[in-house]
Amino acid sequence: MTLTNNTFTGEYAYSLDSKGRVNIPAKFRQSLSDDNEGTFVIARGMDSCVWVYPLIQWKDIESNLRNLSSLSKINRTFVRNTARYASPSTYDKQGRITLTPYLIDYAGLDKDVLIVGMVNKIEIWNPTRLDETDKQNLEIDPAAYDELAKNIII
Amino acid sequence: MTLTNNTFTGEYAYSLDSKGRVNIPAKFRQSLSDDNEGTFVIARGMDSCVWVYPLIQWKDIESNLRNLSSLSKINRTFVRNTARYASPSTYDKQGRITLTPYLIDYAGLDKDVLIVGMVNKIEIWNPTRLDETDKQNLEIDPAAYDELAKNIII
DNA sequence: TAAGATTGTGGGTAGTTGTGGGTAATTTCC
DNA sequence: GGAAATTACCCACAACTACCCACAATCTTA
Repeated sequence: MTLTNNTFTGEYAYSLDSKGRVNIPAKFRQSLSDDNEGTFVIARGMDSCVWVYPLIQWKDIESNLRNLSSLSKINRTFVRNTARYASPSTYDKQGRITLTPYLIDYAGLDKDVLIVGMVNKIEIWNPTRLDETDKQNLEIDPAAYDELAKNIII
Repeated sequence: MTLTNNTFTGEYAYSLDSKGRVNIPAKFRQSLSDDNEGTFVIARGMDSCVWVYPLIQWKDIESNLRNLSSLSKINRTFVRNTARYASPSTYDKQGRITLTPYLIDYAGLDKDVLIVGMVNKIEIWNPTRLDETDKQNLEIDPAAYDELAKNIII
């Protein structure tokens, strides 16, 4: 059973091979709608991880970036920081995508990786780093949660 | 796998040879639609880099420039600075374009260059200068940056 | 429970891509 | 008009990437 199209939940312990390939969990691939043509876009996460978008999701981001005029410096910086590390990756017959050396280094990925469903995208973590990040985040300001509560019902 | 036509993402470390030629990454060439006839327009970037546009994208800019009245001084300056250093360049059988001596000098390009996808155009950098520019950009107002991100990343 | 199908992991190979240099054609300058 | 310099086109090699196949572990189904 899968949820809605292009929706990802759950976490999976997979491995990164010597060629920089990681398997996309079968459930995630099944959730990917056909118009993505089996393609994800990998990008630099805002935490110390790799973000993986379904292609059509990324195209949305892309068209927003396209509308930012390069006359403004902040726009140039933003587009550069976003586009620079993004690259499309179609999974192979075995269901794997290839990560770029930069992103493997940025996320500190080793052999064991943790793949996390983030609803509209996927995150790839070094398990140790995710633990550390989790611990730091326990100290989130309760007021911030109250603010969040206004926007979401759980 | 490539993204939408005439869309460029990712970064590539390539080299500039003694004849002033740089390779356009294969992925970028594949993304270039046929009506560009294998031609880019190189121009002076607003940062310390070379901008490379697909021909049809440049034609768009050109027609925008055409609509700027020369009555206004800033318009004259802008049009002059933009048009002055722009020149078309068709890639050869090996996928390389030739840069003009002025632009090589302006961007401080040496043997090692970094090619960056900027969605609707391409940037060619001296890696050292890009690092420096990155550091300077950290001083950009974080609030303004977040505001931008809020409207785009999903 | 057993057989079949699916899924995750590793490695080999052929085709593609990046880089250097050579030669012919074109342009520039005296 | 001819020589020198520049530009455009072509070829060759090395490195890399994408594709393919194989196997083992897991899950599904009868």
